[in-house]
Amino acid sequence: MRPFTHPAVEDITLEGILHALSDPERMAIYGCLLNAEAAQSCANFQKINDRTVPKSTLSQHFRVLREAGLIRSERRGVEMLNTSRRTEIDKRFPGLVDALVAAWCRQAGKSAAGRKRGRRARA
Amino acid sequence: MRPFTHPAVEDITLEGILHALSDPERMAIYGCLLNAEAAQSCANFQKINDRTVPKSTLSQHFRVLREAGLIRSERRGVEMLNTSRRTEIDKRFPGLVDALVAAWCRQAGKSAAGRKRGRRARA
DNA sequence: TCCCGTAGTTCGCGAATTATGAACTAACGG
DNA sequence: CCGTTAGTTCATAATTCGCGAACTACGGGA
Repeated sequence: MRPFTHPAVEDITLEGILHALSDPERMAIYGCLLNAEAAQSCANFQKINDRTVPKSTLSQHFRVLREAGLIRSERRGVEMLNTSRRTEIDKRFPGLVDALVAAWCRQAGKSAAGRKRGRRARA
Repeated sequence: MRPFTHPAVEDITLEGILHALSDPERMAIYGCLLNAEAAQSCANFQKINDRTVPKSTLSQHFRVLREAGLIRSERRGVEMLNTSRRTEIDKRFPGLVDALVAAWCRQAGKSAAGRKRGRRARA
């Protein structure tokens, strides 16, 4: 099992980011990681959008996100802890993540959720 | 030859846009259309980035951009005139195009060129 | 120490997508 | 009509993707 490869900030490409996020499941994962308070294990995403994502597919999704430079993954015991590399991306492409998330929320009919201390929709 | 299909604004998806622009040649085409003063024919893009793009491939690129809702194509005599659907996209996903173009320019080392009456680089 | 369960990775291969040369179509201009 | 220009469609080779099955890594008992 080869160790993970995380690209350096300056090697992150727009192309890679767009490709990674052009898959709705990956976008959902990334969106979650963005407004998660703590690192998330892969297992937390076995269900996305009412679909059960096969383990191997999930693993690929994380690999694509990782190699695009969007997330950082680190082994912690038996699980992988994933966090977004948001501040780094913001440095390289200021405003990009914001715009993507905003568009994603708008399409899903959500208001730009979670950014400010996750106010929850009322029942 | 079937007539072109342009999605309605409300049918434009983020997924489609990201997929379309995750190809550097398509991003280059779209970037050009964005700050072109007049509609551009496909033939203007037979060379992208020092590569000669085959006609059939070019045609596909334009189809992908069109079906993603990013551009509008219309036959004018023997050629196709292409324009960006920017204002429509801006309505659906405010700020998205700006952010994408900014990121693209930044990666190419250009300053956000052309927006205001295409000032030309000096020789 | 050895075995087990959990979490995730890698392999392999069928399915889907993409790239592109070749053939085709549409719109003019003589 | 014929030729030219501009672009589309078709066929197929090459690439990428999705996912089940097998594998690896780690931690926890007994």
